[in-house]
Amino acid sequence: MLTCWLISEDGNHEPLPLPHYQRVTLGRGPETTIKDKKCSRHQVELKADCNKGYVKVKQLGANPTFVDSVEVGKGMEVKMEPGQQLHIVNQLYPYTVHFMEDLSGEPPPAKRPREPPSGEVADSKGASNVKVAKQANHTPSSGRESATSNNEKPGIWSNGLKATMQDPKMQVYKDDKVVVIKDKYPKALYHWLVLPWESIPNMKALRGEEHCDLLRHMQQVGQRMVAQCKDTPALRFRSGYHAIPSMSHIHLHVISQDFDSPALKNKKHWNSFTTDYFIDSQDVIQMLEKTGKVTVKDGTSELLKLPLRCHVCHKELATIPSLKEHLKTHISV
DNA sequence: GTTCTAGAAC
DNA sequence: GTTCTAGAAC
Repeated sequence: MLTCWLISEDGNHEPLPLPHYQRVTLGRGPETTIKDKKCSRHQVELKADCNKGYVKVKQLGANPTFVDSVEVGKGMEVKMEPGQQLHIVNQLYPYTVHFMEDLSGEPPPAKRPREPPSGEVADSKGASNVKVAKQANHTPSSGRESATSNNEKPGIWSNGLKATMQDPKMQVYKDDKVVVIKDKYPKALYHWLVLPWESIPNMKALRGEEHCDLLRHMQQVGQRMVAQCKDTPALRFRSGYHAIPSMSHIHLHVISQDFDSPALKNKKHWNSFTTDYFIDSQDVIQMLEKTGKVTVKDGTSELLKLPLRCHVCHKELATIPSLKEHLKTHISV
């Protein structure tokens, strides 16, 4: 898939990544270097569609944002394609969008307003664009000041999924709306995560029909992962959400019910998949359909402290090792 | 989310 | 003595 970059035509700063389907809010602030009071801190919201090759521009601020000569209008959205020019506010701060093959996560060259004084340390290799073999987790959004408005600091562990889902090496399926990755610490023989490209922090942020469709699609993609699994005939699967997830960015767990995994180590792990802490995808969708939102019952976090109980026969076991021994008795060969 | 480890449980 | 958990730190 292509990567989208927002380029300052004034050369005021390095190109900013616009990750596929993620809403990026920009305005007056350090990312743009705009200090103009006419520009709101949340002046525009940009959402790139890297498959269709355009960016939707929504004007959030009161003063006008333009795509070419078209005024967007507060609360309104206008499609912007490569070649068109975005003026963040009035006729100022021109930007263009570029879609390019994601080679190494490096941004395209920034526009230079003028040549730097002299004695610039030139690339000794001249024109040849040598790509140093860098290691894995360099994604478009990492290592650089994020342009997003929320607390999406890449360094924080709870934001790890945001980086992992962007890494092509981790992706086992992707389409317009979602990406599937293998859980980094699988708690069973098969353990996938289905994540929407759109940044939805958690279930509390789910609203209405748009998200309903998205969740139905996520479940469908999960079912497809199960269907293509060679061990599906022998295994049972569940797909659902943790009531109170540790990792930010909403994710659907699709997990086989063998729970045969060295990464399953403690009571919290066990209870998060075998008590009502784990909410079936269909139940979440149903709640969203009926009430327009998703709520979690009080006391749900206490479920993680319940005694260890076999999810098949409900026998109580004292320790994790004894539980693991017990689970072997349920393996059907 | 994981890792590390003190000290409880055995 | 060893096994295992649970809480702090990241």
